[in-house]
Amino acid sequence: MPKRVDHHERRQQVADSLLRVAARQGLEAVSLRHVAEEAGVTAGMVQHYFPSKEAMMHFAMATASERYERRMRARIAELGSEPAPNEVIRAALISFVPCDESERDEARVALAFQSYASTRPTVAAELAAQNAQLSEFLAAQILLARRDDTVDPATTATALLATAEGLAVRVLSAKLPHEAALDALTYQITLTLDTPPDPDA
Amino acid sequence: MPKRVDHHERRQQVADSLLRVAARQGLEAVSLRHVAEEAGVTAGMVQHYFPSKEAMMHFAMATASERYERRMRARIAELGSEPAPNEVIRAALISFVPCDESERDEARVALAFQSYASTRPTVAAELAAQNAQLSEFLAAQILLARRDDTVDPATTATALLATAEGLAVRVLSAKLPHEAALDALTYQITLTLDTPPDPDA
DNA sequence: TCCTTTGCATTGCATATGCAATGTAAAGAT
DNA sequence: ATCTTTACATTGCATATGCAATGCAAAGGA
Repeated sequence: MPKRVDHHERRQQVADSLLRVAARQGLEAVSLRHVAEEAGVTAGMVQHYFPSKEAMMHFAMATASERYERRMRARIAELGSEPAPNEVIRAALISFVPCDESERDEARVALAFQSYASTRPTVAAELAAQNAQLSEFLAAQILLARRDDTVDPATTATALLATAEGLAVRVLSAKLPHEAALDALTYQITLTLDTPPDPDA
Repeated sequence: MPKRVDHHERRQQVADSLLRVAARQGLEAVSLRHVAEEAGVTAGMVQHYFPSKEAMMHFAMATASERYERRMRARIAELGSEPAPNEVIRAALISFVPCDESERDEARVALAFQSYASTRPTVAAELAAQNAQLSEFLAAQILLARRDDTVDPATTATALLATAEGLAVRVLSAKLPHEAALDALTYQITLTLDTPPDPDA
């Protein structure tokens, strides 16, 4: 046989090319041949590593979200050991907002996959699982940030996550400048975490 | 000639079918023939009313957002004359969250178009225009709701809109129950509009 | 040394796609 | 009555798609 090859690595490379194609021309432009061309290989090679286009899509989606998660973790790690919970929350949420071209690319792909998932229950289930994880993590941090029990951590986490994701969408499709998105996010986080309990009751 | 026909109406019918196909199988499944079949007409007829697929997509998107806007206006109108600004805001934002199957269909399509727009500047420009309108409207209502100038209406409007849209996305692709989405939205609106000024400064 | 396995390339096929071209029948104009 | 316009339908074509089938050379084991 020819030089032994790391299957997983090759699959990653292919998935990479898929993501680049998707970032540029959307998921509809993703075809075996386009992906192969982007990767500088033949369509046959792509077929060798993925039994079907669907499998390739799944793998690429997993790769993308894995990569995103890593970015988020890195940002949180940058805060040093024992960071303040609201700094952690801030770092996590900011990761959603695309602030340069490469982040826009990633976010475009993420958005495309959200839409992709919305008509495919299997895919949606995977996304849901990841989201649940992030949501729980955020809720835990919120609990730490506000030791008073004046807020429901789950609801708050949902709201904050939705805000961050919604801002991302609006940066991409509604031409919202990312600075404005960051302002809005900052505002929302502050409002959520620094509001004194029982304001009017 | 055969019975004179309302062009606009026919185009609407075709667009309708397009939206139904998109709601069920995503935008990638939208083709002249699929749309035609869904509409119960021939592909030639579709071609007769739209010079190209792209034109059809544009028209369908406009139809969808027009329909959505109508729904939102109706909800606001239901509040009676001179409604409280925060009721107006609430009504507008709630319209984003899909709460039944037909609303889920609409929202799926909306999400698909967001993604579609994110790789097509022309389309994005149209979306941006509509969004700007809604954003301004919301900002105005926020100004009414909070006569104190402790919040920046534009930023607040952006944050609230993003939250609503993000919640919609999460209901569709992350299996968030719509009740939870409504809770989070309510929470966020209350927090935004009913927080006393200068809490800690 | 042979022979099998592995990694990839090529070819081909059935099907789908957007769209141009052309046909045709009905309704109105002259 | 004829002629033209309108509203579709049909056909066909170039191209793209997913995928199966097959080829084939290099690396290792026997």
